[in-house]
Amino acid sequence: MPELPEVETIRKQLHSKLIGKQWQGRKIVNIRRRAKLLLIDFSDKSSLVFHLKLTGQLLFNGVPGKYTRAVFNFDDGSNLVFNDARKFGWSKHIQNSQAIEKPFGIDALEITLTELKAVFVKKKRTKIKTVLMDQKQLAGIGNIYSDEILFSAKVRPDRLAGTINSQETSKILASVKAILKKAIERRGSSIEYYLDALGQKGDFVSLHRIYHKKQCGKCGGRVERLKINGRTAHYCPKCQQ
DNA sequence: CAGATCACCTGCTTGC
DNA sequence: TGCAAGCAGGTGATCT
Repeated sequence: MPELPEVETIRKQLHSKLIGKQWQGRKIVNIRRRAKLLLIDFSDKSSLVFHLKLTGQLLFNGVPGKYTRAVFNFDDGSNLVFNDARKFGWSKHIQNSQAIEKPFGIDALEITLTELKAVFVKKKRTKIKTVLMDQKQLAGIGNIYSDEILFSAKVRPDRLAGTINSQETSKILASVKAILKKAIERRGSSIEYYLDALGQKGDFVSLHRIYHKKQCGKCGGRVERLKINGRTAHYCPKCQQ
């Protein structure tokens, strides 16, 4: 599930709830996101790190259930429940988060036009959807948002990055920022499992225009599917070139 | 080396 | 209805 907007939503909510609480004698001083990782930083410089993969949930004051993998209890009686139906997600407590944060590229919300152009040059022989989802190049975008971004920018997902011209690169960059920001405002996309840290579904699915759609959100034409890098890409052959 | 494919695990949907 | 196959928000290992 969670891509950048979902993890960012959880980060913001946990930031407002957890700062100052104690866990195993350590005080929580910050809640951060790096790519799709969520990091809880403690006063002793250690960090509790989560990756929610496809079906992970992090619930503040949640009630443990069938899919609960871990419960973190705080000094004041509150908790954080980690659920994950498919068990792909993980959490670990580490002494220094530097190494775990290192492999990722520039955050998709922060990347500049110059930096995005450089990524497309470096990965010119790779399909554009794969490049957008490559966490080492730019961090945070997954299958849902890459489809929505490329639809908004009117670019077919199977184009090679090297064929994307300057004007299209600018449109892709604008779409990255606009769609991710809008999705954060709507607290992410709840397809099946995703819930925010307060147990609420995200609203952004109602604004999806191509992902998991049968009809194009612009022209009403039939949405086509392709397998790209093992993932299902959705696109409109009329609106995307 | 880079890009494509498989494997991880479980549950829901689809089609015979 | 029953059951097998297909599909799912991610990513690291293994192939070609």
